[in-house]
Order: sequence, then structure tokens, then C-alpha cells
Amino acid sequence: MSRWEPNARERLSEAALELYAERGFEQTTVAEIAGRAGLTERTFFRHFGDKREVLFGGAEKLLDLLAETVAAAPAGAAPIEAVAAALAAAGRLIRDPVHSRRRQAVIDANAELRERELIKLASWAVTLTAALRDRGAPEGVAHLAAETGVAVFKVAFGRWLAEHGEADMPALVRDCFAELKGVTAGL
Amino acid sequence: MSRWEPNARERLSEAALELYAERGFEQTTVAEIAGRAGLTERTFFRHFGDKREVLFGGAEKLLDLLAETVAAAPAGAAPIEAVAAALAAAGRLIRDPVHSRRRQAVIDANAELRERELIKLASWAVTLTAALRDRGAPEGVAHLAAETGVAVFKVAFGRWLAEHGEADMPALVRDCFAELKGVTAGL
DNA sequence: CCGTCGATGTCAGTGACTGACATCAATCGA
DNA sequence: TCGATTGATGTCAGTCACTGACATCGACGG
Repeated sequence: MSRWEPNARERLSEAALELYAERGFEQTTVAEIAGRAGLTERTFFRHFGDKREVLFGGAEKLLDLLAETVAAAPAGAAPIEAVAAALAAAGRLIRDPVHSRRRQAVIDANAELRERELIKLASWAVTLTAALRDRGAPEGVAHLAAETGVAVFKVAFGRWLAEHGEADMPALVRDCFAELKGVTAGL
Repeated sequence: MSRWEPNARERLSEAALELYAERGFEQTTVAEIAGRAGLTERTFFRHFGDKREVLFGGAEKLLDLLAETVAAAPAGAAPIEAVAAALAAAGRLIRDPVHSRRRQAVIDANAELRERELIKLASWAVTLTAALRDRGAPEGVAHLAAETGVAVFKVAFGRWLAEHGEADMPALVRDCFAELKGVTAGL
């Protein structure tokens, strides 16, 4: 018999999402989250760096997936192709429209959380850029392809949410990349 | 004779940039900034919403410039062309490499400030999207062109800083857009 | 000369986050 | 088997960002 209930981290995450959804991010104190999870404020901060972090767990695995997918693209594939493949793969992880919408509603309702979301996407771009460089893409091209790709993903995710998650994320990502080609044809 | 020294806001901005550069953002308290400016902490928070905001003044003028430049683009111009023109115009405001590098060094050294920077760029994308929609661009195209354009600008600004601000920002922005065409040709 | 307005100061909070130290079940090594 | 160690948690005191309420007092219009 353990001294404490297991899965403290998950209990904190669930409690936080519930409270943020119920009464808003700012109106929720960390002490309340910890209380609902049967823990103390101090323990919350041992599991999460700050009050927002509790909504953004598991980022490393995703970064690894992006890097691996870029690395695994055929040697002949253009950088933007490799990025498209990686982001389509990332899209495959997005499957639960109910949870995604709930979480996104909380994030959209608060500026601090939107910032955190942007940081997350920026870290994707950094990872993609590095992975492209490792394949031999020139620095400039890598950077541009990565940033552009993340921009495309943002648009695709917005559409997926707008249509209640009925469409297939990887397919939507692909569609948006195809559209990008049309858009840049105007240059 | 006024009761207080004039330009409180500017004095606060200068004091903040100095202190952030000297000892870092986190190691500087708002009370210290206010003290150096001959004011109190409470007054600081009357001029700036938070401790970071002091580095990001004058954002509205820039948003107006972006919107106006998009609106002023020739009727026949493609959305991405209008975005390129707007961002080149924005680049024209970036002229002082010494100040820019000093400020950017402070921002790059701190995660909270980097977040704030990303929010700023995201607001550019929102403004550009709206301006494109007003010109009759379809929602999807507007969104994609705006996000992509901002991604290109990020790359251009990074290069401008990397080469010590010797190049002309508008020209660099143009170059990066041209490169984007090549990058998306790989799709 | 008076009233009000606007920029600032003062003060007392709340709440996020941190460091130092205590607790005690589980586990490991002798 | 038992004592030492470890690791997750609790407790407590403190710092600092940020806010609301109210006071101050020169400037300025009437």
C-alpha cells in the first residue's frame, strides 16, 4: 500500500482542465486545483513549472515524432515535403474532437494560454528546422519550410475544429499544403 | 511648471531596457524600474499592463500600417503579394540595428519575453487576415497567406539581425518571399 | 478664486511561485 | 531482519507581479 494515491500528475491535469472549463483560467487558483486532486499547491509546482503547463504535457514525444518523420522522408523529397509528412503524422495524434474542443475552448478564452500555445508551435518550428538541416537542407530553406509548415498546420487545425473534428486531420493538413502551393503561385 | 517630470512612459521604457540588459529580465523588479525612472511601482502598472509590455510599445500603429498597405495594394494583386507589400512596409520601420539588437538580445534571453514577441506576430497575422478578407479574398486563402507571410517575416528579421542590420529590411523581406516560391515548388 | 480633472502616490491586499526543511512508506543493502 | 536511504509529499515563510480604493495637488477652465 503506497503512502499516497498514484497518478498525482494526471489527477492534477484533470482537475485543472475541469476547473479552467468551469470557471475560467484566471478565476481558478492553483490551491483549488491541488485541493480537488487531493494534493497541495507545493506539489502542483513540483509537477508543473507553472499554472499553464498543466494543459501542455507530453510535448517531447511529439517533437520526437516530428524529427523522426522528417528524418525518415525519402532522400529525394523536398524539404517542404518532409515537413508536410511530419505535420500530417502529428495530425494523426489528434483524434478526440470532444477533448480537443474542450481544451481548445479553455485555451482560446485566455491570452496567457494562447501565448503558451504559440510557444509550443514555435518549438515545433525549431525542431523541424533542425531536422531539415540534418538532412542537408540549407539553413535558409530549412527555416522557411519549417515556419511555413507550422503556419499551414495552424490553419488546418483551425479548420478541423471548425468542422467539429469530422474530417481526418492528416488529410486536412495535406489539403492545406496543396492550397499553399496555389497561394504562393501569386508571387 | 508641471507637478512631475514629463515623459513618464518613456523614462520607464528606457529604465526597463537598461535594467533588463544589465542584469536580466527576471532579476529586475518593477519597483527597481520605477525607482530608476523616479516613479513608483503603481505608476508603472498604470502605463504598462505588465512587466513585459514595456518592451512592446507602439504596436497599434504598426497594425494600422499593415492593414492600410494591404488595402492599398492594386486590385489585381494576389493576396500573398499584398501581404508581402505590407510586411516590406513594416520592415521599413526597422532601421536602427543597434537598438534592435540590444532589444532582441534581451528578448531572446528570456522565455516570457519570447512569448510576448510571438503574440505580437500572431496579432499581425490576425490583422493581415482581416485586411485580406476585406479585399474579397476567401477566408482560407487569407488565413494561409497571412500566416505564411508572418512566417517569412520572422525568417527575414532573423537574417537581418544575423548580418548586423547592414542589409535593407524591405529588400530582405522581398528576398525571403522569393525564396518561399522556390520552397513551395517542392510540393 | 473655485471646482474639477488628471497624473501620481500610498496602502493593503491576493495569488503565483520558490527555497528550506520535515515526514514517512517503500526499498535496498548488510 | 533491520537500519539507512530515497522519493514523493507536506509545511511554512518569503518574494514579487499585479490590483483596487482612496488621497494628493498642480493645472486649467469658468
